[in-house]
Amino acid sequence: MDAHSIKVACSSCNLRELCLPMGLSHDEMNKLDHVISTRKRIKRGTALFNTGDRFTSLYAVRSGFFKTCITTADGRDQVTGFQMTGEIIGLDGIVSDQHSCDAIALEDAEVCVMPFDQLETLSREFNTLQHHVHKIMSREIVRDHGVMLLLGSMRAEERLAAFLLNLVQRLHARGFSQSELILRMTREEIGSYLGMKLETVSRTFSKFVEDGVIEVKQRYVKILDTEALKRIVNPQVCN
Amino acid sequence: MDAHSIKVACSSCNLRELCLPMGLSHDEMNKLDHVISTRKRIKRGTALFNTGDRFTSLYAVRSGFFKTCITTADGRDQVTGFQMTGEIIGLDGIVSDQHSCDAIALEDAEVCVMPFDQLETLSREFNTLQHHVHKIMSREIVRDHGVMLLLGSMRAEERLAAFLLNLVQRLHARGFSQSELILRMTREEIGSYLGMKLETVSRTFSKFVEDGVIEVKQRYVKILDTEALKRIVNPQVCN
DNA sequence: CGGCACCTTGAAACCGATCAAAGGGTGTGG
DNA sequence: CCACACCCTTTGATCGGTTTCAAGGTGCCG
Repeated sequence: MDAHSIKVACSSCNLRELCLPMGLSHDEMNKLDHVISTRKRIKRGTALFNTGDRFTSLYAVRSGFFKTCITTADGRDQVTGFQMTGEIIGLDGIVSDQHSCDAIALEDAEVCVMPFDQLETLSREFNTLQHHVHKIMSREIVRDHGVMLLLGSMRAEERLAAFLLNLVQRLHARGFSQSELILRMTREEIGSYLGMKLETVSRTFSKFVEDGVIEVKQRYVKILDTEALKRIVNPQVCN
Repeated sequence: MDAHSIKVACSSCNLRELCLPMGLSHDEMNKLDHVISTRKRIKRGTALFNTGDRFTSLYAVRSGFFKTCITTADGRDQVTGFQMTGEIIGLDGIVSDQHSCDAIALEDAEVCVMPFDQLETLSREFNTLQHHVHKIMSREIVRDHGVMLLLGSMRAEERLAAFLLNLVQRLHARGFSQSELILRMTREEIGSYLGMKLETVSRTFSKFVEDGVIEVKQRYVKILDTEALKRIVNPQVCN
């Protein structure tokens, strides 16, 4: 049991510089360890939670890769985000005590379960933690605004370029390559996130390959010319 | 001075059922009164804050109407939201201690200034307030996801119909008509929010008028057939 | 009353969607 | 271990909705 509790401790987690405990003191982190007492495994293709599920906890991605998506009555759906290691899932549930999206694992995954009432209690004790929770929520809001910009005013090539740059930047922060990545999602899921059809996603990939900007082999993508991608996102930087 | 502090008190504000103090006890509201010690007037067309401004406070709209928008290096911009009475502006600033969007008054407005560090301090004292702040942030996230759905997978008519229904619903919650409204923003601003050009917004309004769904005279809009608008948003509800 | 900002409407161009078909990969069961 | 099935992806051709370009109209404010 003691061994087990060490196993799930933030204080001994190699993600602590990326994840919720970022910036907490030793003391604070030990307290946090008691809040985050359980982990949960989610098999590829299954849900961490579904729309309408009662909200109880936030989840920190320990390993694996998720998408969150909302589905309308008439069957359309929209991927609202992709979450990787160290990122927090479930903030949507706070407002109405139930989740307003589905969180689906795109590969076998493990999350740390953080009962939200306990997190609130501890937040009242430590202003560092409190402020950190606020920052995480604010970060999500700012990210969403960026996606709105992308969906509202970018063309297909710009969207995909922005998407790739964002992915690779987040992966790089986790110690992976700046230029190579494996996509964990299908063309259709990318399309849903970016507001385009899977055929358009595929065509745009092909276009980038023709232009020598990237290399693609199925889910593997290699960025050959980062600057070119940046220029695609921001066409007239020099005006 | 005492008279003045009463004037800006949440406890005597007629918006307290809509705004931040919603659900707080008398005692808690009195404490909150000390946090929200100032109001600020913003003239039509001017900014409450701009991108890059240092973040210090959240703002509750006391009167008037705002838009928030982000602008890219190459001059494109995206309206990320419209805020009316009782709604909170400034959550974007928490994550990086500076604002990541502009907040512009679309008519002469007044806001209550809530220094965020004081709000955090008080939040640590009252879990009702703490949870309420979390809900406000979560609500913004859920709203943003809805906009992503709209931008990512709806056609022009659906977007505008959803927009009108949303506006009128929020106005109704504030005691205004369920069927009539005055738009505080231009066609271009509507278009920016909905990811379409101002001409398309105008054409879509005209289409709705032709179909007898609404009546439009400049900024004045009267909804003649709410059900029809709902059907436009959700085309095949009966399948 | 004149200027200006905003709005409407038309015609043509274009981008991405749709429809269609065929070509890989991968995983499971024989 | 191989084969088949299924899913994912690519590519082509056509279609359609939105944008773009353009011109004219309306209302408001100084």
